[in-house]
Amino acid sequence: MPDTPTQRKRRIPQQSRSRERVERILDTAAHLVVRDGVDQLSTRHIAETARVPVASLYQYFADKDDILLALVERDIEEMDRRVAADLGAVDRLSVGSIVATTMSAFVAVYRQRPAFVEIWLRGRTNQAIKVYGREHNKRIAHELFAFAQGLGLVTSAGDQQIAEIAVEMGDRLFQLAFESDIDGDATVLQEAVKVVTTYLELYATDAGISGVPA
Amino acid sequence: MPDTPTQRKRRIPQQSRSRERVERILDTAAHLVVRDGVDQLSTRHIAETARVPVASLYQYFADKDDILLALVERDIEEMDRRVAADLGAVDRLSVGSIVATTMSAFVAVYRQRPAFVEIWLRGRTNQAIKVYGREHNKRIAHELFAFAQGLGLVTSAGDQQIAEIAVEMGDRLFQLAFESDIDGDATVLQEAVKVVTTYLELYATDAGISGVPA
Amino acid sequence: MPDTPTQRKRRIPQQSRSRERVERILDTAAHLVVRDGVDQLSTRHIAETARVPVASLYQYFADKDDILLALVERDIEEMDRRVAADLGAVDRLSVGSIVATTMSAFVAVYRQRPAFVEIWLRGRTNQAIKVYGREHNKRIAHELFAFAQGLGLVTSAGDQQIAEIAVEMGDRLFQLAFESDIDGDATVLQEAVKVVTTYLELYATDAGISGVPA
Amino acid sequence: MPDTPTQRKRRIPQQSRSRERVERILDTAAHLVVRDGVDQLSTRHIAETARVPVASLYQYFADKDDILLALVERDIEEMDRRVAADLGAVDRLSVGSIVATTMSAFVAVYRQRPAFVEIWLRGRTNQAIKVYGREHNKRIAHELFAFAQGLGLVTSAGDQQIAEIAVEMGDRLFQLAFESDIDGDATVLQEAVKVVTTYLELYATDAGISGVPA
DNA sequence: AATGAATGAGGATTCATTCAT
DNA sequence: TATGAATGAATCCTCATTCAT
Repeated sequence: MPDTPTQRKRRIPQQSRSRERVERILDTAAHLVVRDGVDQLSTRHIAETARVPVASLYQYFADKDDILLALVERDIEEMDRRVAADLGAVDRLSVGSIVATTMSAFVAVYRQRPAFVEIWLRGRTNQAIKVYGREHNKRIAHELFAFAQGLGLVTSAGDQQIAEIAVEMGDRLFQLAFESDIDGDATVLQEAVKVVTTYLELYATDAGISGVPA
Repeated sequence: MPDTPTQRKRRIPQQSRSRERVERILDTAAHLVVRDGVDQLSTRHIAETARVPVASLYQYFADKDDILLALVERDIEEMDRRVAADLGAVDRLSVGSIVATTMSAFVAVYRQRPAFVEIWLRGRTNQAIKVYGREHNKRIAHELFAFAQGLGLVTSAGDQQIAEIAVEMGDRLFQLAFESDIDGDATVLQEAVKVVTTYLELYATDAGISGVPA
Repeated sequence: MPDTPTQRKRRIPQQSRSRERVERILDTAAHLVVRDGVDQLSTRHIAETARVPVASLYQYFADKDDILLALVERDIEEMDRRVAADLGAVDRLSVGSIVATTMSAFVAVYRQRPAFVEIWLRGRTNQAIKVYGREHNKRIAHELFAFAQGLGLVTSAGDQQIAEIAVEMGDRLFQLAFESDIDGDATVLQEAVKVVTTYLELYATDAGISGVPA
Repeated sequence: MPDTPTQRKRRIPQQSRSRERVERILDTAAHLVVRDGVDQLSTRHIAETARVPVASLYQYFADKDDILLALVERDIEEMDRRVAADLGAVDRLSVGSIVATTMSAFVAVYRQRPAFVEIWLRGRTNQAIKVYGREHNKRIAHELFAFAQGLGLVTSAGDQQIAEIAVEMGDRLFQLAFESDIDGDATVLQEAVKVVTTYLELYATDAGISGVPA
């Protein structure tokens, strides 16, 4: 990994006129990523397809990676919102129900957004995306861990890193499930939930196993 | 998976004189992969660094992928041998001991061969390697499953696909462990064994849990 | 003919600044074609000779063929204009005078443009040029046939394909005449007119033979 | 045409063992030419397909062109034999019957030997073949002209060059006819005979028109 | 006579990015 | 802010031929 950590430098467009263009660029990029894969994505392709001059891309985005990143951010936010919402609707909170709910929220978003699957699960080649992904996984882990701990579901043996491993594990299993099936291989998804649950229950209190009312 | 399965067509050099050159090319490629990553590997880089004309690369290898593949094959074979040897030395065979032994054999080889880590765990961007990797994982899964089943360690609920998922899971967890630590993050590795074991024990007989004499 | 018909995709430069460069590129290409033949023409040669980066060629032309095609188009247009003009100046229109006028218009342009001879008559190896040539021949045939038919010079036995054959025949005879003589072998040219005329008169009405006032 | 006229330097194999190999090489080359076209023919392809080391090709042939030439020579000889035979079988010799007989002998051979069509009619790119072709056409013209003149079929206006033009004309029309139809476009072939005959009859005596007993 | 090995030269095309306007 | 134009650097791969053995 010879690259120095990418320093973000995106110029955020202020004008409302540009907003439309930015959206069109992102939509186009998403479309192309789904059609051709991340590796085939090029600035020229995006520009031509979006009917925007190549040079203009650099008005709105620092570089090519930045476009991918913007794309990912859109979907990540949606995913986080959905997880929060779905967890809020759970009756009985246990390690099992938290895992199941969270993971199925992820799956729902993946199924809804093929471009996200392509970039996030299949094409995480890009350094910037990789870093972003790692950070996001950490944040998710942190939040869920704090949440579960607050409810007394976790034993003293459980710690932050266990949570991170669980999240990363889920992430990798999603990659596996969606690798060649755009809706995610059903068996793999099912087993994924099982394995993450079984693993985390090693660090669960009795309450963590049986659950507490929400 | 739109690509037709790559048909191998490597021309294997017979003469001992060329053997040296082939080795030099492979060593160079390994070096470059470690230094710059798989994606940065180019025929030109290899040729220049190995002080060999680009055209000569094509004497020994069908194409660029073939070089990577050759690199991987060297190490995969070593890994498979090591797994077989280590399993042969186990006293008491259980799902747990099989998993632990196999995984630590993998880790031992990874630690010994940084280029392999780079290509196999970090650089599985390359289509050819991906395909090769998937096939290898399947083969490993098949063999270990047959082995465990033969010993009566597996219940009727366990099947081939469960084994494949477990292997893929281990594979992904190795990717995670070695992602930013060339020796593999210790905690992650430890938890990886735990999680795979815990998962597979869901499909283990009593003998699978307690073990049988080798 | 396994190739799908080439879809043109030339990017036409708008600015006057680039006009000069495009002209220089085309002139260079013409020069090289005359000096080395069509088969020896390479993007690198053109770029180096025109002192233009190779990448810039692709600003103005879709690919190598496109350069050749552009070269040819310049001259084809000139040729077509000349044919029209010369035919317009003929007093008495007969199969013979139409053939003679048309063919000598062609010859005049060939003599003026050695690069055209090289590409069009000698270098019709190139698939793109071949296709373009065939289409042009068809168009010429179609127009001249309609013209002659409108004047009542053609019997009912004459049809489109006869005209096409005649044009192709003339074309091949030009190839022959200019094969090793940049001005066209005089005897061959003379006989070419004779042979095409004699052939077409097989399908001529009396008026076609004796002619009608223009 | 920058190349200096190719100096022949073929090494003719003496051993009978080599004969077989030479034949196999030629047959392979013919096969490949038909399948892929002249431009795609490469020494490596030939060698691999014929299961002969590339270097060995240079035992039997001076260079790549030489292979093509050898291929052509085989078929040219056959063609010449056939023309002679067919002309010998004609009852009444006239310009018309000579042209018709000769041309249909050519067509018969072309139809029998697709590789010949590919090289000779479609792929006459190669300088060596071009030169060889021109010489062959001249020889044919010379022989047929002498033949017809000896029979008193030709007026004093007819000369050697007329004959050459007629042959070349026929040659080009064959190219046209076989360009996209491996059996030769029927109409074009028919018209080709007509046009060559009509042309040559311009230089025929009365006997040349009506014919003389063989 | 036969050949495994080696290679210099060249092929077309793509790409992300910059900059003068 | 917007963009047409420009480009250095790079990509993988093929080919005809030679030569030491």
